[in-house]
Amino acid sequence: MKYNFNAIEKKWQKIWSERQTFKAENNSEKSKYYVLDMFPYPSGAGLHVGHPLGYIASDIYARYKRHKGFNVLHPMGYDSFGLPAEQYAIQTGQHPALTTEANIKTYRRQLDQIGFSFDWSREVRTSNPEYYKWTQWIFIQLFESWYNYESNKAEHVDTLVKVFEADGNQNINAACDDDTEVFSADQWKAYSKVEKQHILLKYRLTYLAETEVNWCPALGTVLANDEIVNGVSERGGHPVIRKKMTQWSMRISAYAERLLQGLDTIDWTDALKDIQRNWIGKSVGASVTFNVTASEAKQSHQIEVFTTRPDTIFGTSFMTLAPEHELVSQITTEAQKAEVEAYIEATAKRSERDRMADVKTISGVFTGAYAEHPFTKEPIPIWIGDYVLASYGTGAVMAVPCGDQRDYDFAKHFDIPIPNIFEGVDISEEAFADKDKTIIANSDFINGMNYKKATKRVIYELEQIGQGKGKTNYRLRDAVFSRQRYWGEPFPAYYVDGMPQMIATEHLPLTLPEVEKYLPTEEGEPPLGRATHWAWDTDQCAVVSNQLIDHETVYPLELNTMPGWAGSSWYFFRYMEDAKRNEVFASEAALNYWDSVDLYIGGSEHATGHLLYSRFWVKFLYDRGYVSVNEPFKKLINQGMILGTSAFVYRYNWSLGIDGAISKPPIFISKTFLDKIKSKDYALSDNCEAIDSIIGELSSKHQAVFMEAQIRSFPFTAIHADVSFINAANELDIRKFRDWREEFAEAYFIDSEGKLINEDNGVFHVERDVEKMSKSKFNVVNPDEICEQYGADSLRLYEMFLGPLEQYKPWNTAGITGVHGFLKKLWKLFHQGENNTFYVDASPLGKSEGAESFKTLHKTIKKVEEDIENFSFNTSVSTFMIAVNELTAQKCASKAILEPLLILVSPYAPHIAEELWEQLGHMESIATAPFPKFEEKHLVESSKNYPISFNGKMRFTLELPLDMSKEDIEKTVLAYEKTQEQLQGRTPKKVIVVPGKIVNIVG
RNA sequence: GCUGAAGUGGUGGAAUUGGUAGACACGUUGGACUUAAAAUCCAAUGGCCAUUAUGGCCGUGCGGGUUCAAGUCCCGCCUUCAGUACCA
Repeated sequence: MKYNFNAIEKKWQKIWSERQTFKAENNSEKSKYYVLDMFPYPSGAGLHVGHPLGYIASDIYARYKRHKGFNVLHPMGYDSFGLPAEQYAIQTGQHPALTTEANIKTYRRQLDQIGFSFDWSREVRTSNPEYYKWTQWIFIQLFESWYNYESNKAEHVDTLVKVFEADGNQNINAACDDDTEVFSADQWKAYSKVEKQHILLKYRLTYLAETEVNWCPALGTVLANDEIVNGVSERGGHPVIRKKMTQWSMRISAYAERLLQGLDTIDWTDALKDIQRNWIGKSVGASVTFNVTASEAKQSHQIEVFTTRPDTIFGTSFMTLAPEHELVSQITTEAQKAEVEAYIEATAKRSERDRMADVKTISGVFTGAYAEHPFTKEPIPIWIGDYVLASYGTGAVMAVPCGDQRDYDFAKHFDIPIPNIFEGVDISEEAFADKDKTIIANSDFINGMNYKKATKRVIYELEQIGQGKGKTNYRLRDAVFSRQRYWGEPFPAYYVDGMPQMIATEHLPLTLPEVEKYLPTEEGEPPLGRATHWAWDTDQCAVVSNQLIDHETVYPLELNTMPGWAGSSWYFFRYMEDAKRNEVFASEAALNYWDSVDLYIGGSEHATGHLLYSRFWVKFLYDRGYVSVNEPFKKLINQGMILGTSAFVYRYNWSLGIDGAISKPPIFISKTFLDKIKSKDYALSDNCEAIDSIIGELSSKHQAVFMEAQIRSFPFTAIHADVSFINAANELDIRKFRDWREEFAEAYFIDSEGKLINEDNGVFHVERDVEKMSKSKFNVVNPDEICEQYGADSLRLYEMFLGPLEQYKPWNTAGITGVHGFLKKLWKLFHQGENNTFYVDASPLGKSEGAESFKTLHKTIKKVEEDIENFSFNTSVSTFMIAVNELTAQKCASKAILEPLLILVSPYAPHIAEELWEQLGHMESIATAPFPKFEEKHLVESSKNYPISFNGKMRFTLELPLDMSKEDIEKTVLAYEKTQEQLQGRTPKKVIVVPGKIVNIVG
């Protein structure tokens, strides 16, 4: 019988599906274990071999846990709202729901063929109304909550209103907008309904506010900070500008401290925790209030700054405000007005990207105003400068040039004094910022103190004069939550007198209406502004034409939709529910039973997005009593990326020429030859036959272009060639390449010798380089083909065999023959003799052979179990290979050995394991067969092949009994002839004997 | 700049608490089988030197150190990758 992997894999995938082998039970005697993958966005490109890496790892762990007797929840679903489907819809008119549905079908087929043990009965899709009903519901709960720093948790706004009624907001310690005014209980009671709502909005955990947002004109939407990478949008790489807009935001900043503290309670890698810690960016210091003195303004002003170095306050020689700071216009003197306004305008024009790219240029303007130093009462000039960010702290700094390099550079540039307040430090060249070595001088009451003492004292003194206090600042900003897009969750909100109101929860879900086009309206409203009919109508009210009609009164609806991370922030709870109840997002029993995710595997690119937002929502749901866990993911592993090996060809860059209008045949040049001519030991004009002949063939106009450009430089640029045109020797299939794109049909190819070649004569070598696997780089490898050619088990094994799970590693399909060969050898262990008939002996083996085989088995059990527990899957694949090689050499055919071996292999290569398991006579799936127990007795050795080293260098080995005493080992080794040979008559100074390990002779 | 991770053969990568560096594969070379190819099997494979064989020297990014013994520990660098970017 042959190892027919295609048939075997199909057979078992069908059986698993029919028998629901991997369905998790919500009521079970067994202990629970929850293994989760980050659910995919179903893109049109389908899966490439990089995608399943994490899924394979989690699947191995899930299967292992089943063998270990756990009731395992291992679900899968789709993050099915998102930009690409909508961009596609804009281009083609195809409804995103249809494209998404089609993409999901492809994903499902591709996932199924790899043989994952998912419980598909629990599948979720974030774009399904019965799912996003609960996303909307959570949004409403957030809207109806505020954060109480006193109890340190979120509470219903009713409790806030009670406080306002009793005491106003003067003594409350709550998370709120910076510009919240102070009022008394009487004032509160006097406010109108709308005014009250306006104030409450400043406290809600999701709120509407005019803020500076990242606007992406190309996508026509705002983006959150984590959706911007290097100043451009994460999706599509479009430029992003700052813009003031009224948007929904999430008050995640209220949770900054708890998100930070919570990291200590979870088992994530330090690398990932550090990314989140940096993103939260806690800094401890003080807020200090400076009074503006010499201003021409009639009313008096105060400038609040945040500093982490209150101890350096006596070194303040100027202040700097962000150009956008609200006080700038009020304090600027007449004389400076023109200059200041010009500067503000110039700064506003610069894009975020320019400002980022250009850190070195120092710019700023003096406002003409002065502030008074809180202690010395000296006047301090107030400047504006774009090195101060409006969005961090208070948008203003007290500049201490001797202690901060940026202030130092600014002071030097504008000739502002740099007073030295450090003892024994030279600041003539640069600022001194080392806290630990700081001794304060020239600073009145803190002279001679260190950083810690001085800081404490300054804060105390500031409090005494009412001009400051200790303060902690976080870099974490509130997250913008609205998107001006179609394909997302509609907000369950409408407006009354301009104030947002939530739709009653019994009317949820508010389903996404149909629109004609997926573009903004002519009035600039989001696409939902085009909707004429919304799906639900009830007795009390109806939604028609962008409006909610309630008892004859008409109210406008919210037309933005939620961002991609809304649905992914809580999906792990929905999986817990086996019955998909409509009345709860997950039943209490399910939530209590499954608790939280025990193992979460996914990419580290979600560190500051999904992984932070999920933690935030879970903490919120916990505060409000909807879930009983504080953190969603107990243990998290980031799988590394599988990289593709791209192929590059170098194309002559015609666009550098003078004429772009005429079509010109592309010229491709071998990298070797290009390097040759670049290195100048090859004079192009003299020797290059190929280029001469190309020029000969070109029209005179083209000739001129080519020659002209040559003179300037060698304008060849690397472009990607599809890796399917490249053979193992890195040679390009020229014919396929020409057929690939119309513009390449007439292309010229110059080989490494500088000769002109075509598909019939000569070879053209491509350059190869490893980069991210992506369709746009033409380096993707499709798992379908791998499964077809080698089988899913080979794919699974090979992905694991490539290297440590968390590491980035290049894909090379050629290597898969190694693991495929292993599976064939495993098959052969069961099918022996001339006809490869199934042959496993149930009777005991001969004595010596049996002992050897038991040793092989048990050393494999030990290693594989340790490996899985440590997520070191690559080393267990090696271990399997060693085991099968050994058992083959031992001619092992014993059921007592081979049966447990199958269970070990089963998590990795489940199809072949099931098939052989069945052939051994089992009627039940191998999936829940108990994991073999390791028994030390099989590994007990009586002797050890000792490495004998001289001065630390191993020279030979010597077999000695393990129970031999130290002294006897020394004696035996010294008496050994090879030892004497090595010593050549010298007497060893010292002999180190480590029993069971090594002997080292020092001489 | 700051934070984190990592540097081992031609390649992917192994190596318990410091104890035989290069497991297991890929690739390459040679051989067997075959009309041939594929498949399969066998052998060799870190570098250098020497050889009939035995053998010797050098080797885990670089420079130091600790130790009987260092890929592993300590100090100082270099390089690559990732995150962050005027965070006061």
